[in-house]
Amino acid sequence: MKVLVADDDADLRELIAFTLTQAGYLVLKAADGAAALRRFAEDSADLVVLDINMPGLSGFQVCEAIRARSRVPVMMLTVRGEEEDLVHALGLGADDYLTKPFSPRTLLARIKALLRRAGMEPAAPLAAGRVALDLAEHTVRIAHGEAVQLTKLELRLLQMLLANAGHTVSSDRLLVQVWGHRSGGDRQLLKQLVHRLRQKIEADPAAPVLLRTAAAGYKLIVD
Amino acid sequence: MKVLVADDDADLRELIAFTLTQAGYLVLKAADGAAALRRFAEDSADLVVLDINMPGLSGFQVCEAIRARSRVPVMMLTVRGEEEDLVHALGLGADDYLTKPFSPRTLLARIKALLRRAGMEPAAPLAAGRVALDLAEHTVRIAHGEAVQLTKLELRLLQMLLANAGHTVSSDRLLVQVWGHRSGGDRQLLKQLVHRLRQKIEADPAAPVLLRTAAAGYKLIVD
DNA sequence: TGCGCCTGTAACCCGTCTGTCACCGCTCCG
DNA sequence: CGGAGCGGTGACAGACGGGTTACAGGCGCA
Repeated sequence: MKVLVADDDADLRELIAFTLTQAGYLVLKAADGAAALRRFAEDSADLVVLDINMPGLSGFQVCEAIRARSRVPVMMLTVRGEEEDLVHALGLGADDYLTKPFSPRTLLARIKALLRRAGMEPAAPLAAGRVALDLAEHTVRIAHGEAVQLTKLELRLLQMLLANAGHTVSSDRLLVQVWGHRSGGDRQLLKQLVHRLRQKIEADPAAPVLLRTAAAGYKLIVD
Repeated sequence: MKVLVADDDADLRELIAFTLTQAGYLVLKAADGAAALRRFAEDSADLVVLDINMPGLSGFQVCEAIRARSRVPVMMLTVRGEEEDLVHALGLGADDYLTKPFSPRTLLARIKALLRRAGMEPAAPLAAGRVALDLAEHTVRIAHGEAVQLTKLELRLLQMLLANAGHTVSSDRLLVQVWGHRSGGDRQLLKQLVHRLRQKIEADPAAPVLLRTAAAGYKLIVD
């Protein structure tokens, strides 16, 4: 779970990074807006924390640029008393905000809430019904069977489906979550990945039971 | 495993000391900052717990003084609502913090996590299965075989893997722990170091049995 | 100063993973 | 009927990452 933290205040940036690292997130840091965009283009991220006041590109501009390419959750940081900023930020597509000063505890709670809404909270169960994921080992175990080795993308896809076990996840959302692609276009990638994953986890890949095709997406059946 | 506890609140100090003693740690106590520094100079310690609010020398000053001489893990104690202090504390090199009030259980968990990160958690002994490390001599002994001389980096890598024996440790984490690198970066270093270590500890370095490649990292097999 | 060893860097091999294409079968609908 | 659209399948080439060899700079030490 990667979180990009952009803030020009080094102390605050390190505090946020520390808090998130402790909580088990992988943290990418950026000291200004331009660096944040570069970092996001290179590595993407599952969530972005943006200070509004940054030299060069402001948090607003960064948020706008990111939104043009991705639906990744964005949390803005603002100083108290400038609530007009929030209207602006939320209008640009930010998902949540915090007013400084805030406690690490609060930050963490809000970030978890955001990720949960996006369906990728790590605390989301790594097992449901007969399917149990092991993120560290990159394996999945079906109904006490043998552990099956998964690739990076297969793991990510299965994690997303598992986080929404029993419910259909749209192809668009899967594309965004697994590849970070903007919506539309690359259905073929998803088709292939589903196919490969089925080869590994389905008893009869031609008649899928676990990973079912649903209207406009896929869903994981866990009973 | 020695822990230095510095807090001017006698009740809290004794509670912490009691908790740690029960858990098997040797506890050194100090009632103020100056005493903490004296104690640390005399006896050193494997971990330091510092209250921020202390008469005379504050926790900040003690932390700074200790950091000037040692990389020992430092945990700061602060009261809720004054989290800005943490920015300062972490900036001075503290490794973790707790906001009062906290439960003994939490304290213990965090202290163990700190020691594990530093690679000296007693629950992660210097020997597991067939692998026994000697930190003082910079050697490792495999299954009662000959002691093998290790370099500084090899020792550090093996120590980290041993502390997580049987479980995959991600490349990112190893890079941070062995080199102190920040995020991502140089896989080549790790590749090389693993290769060199295998030459020393594996019967057949081309077919590693102990130091196995796992998804996104490495793991030590100890049976 | 010259000689080791340790560490970092580059270049190459090779197996796996991933993106892409071509084609199949099915359904929907004019 | 026939074509368009969609999902599933097989094949394949390039990208990627780990393993390996080779070599150069750094550092301690005689």
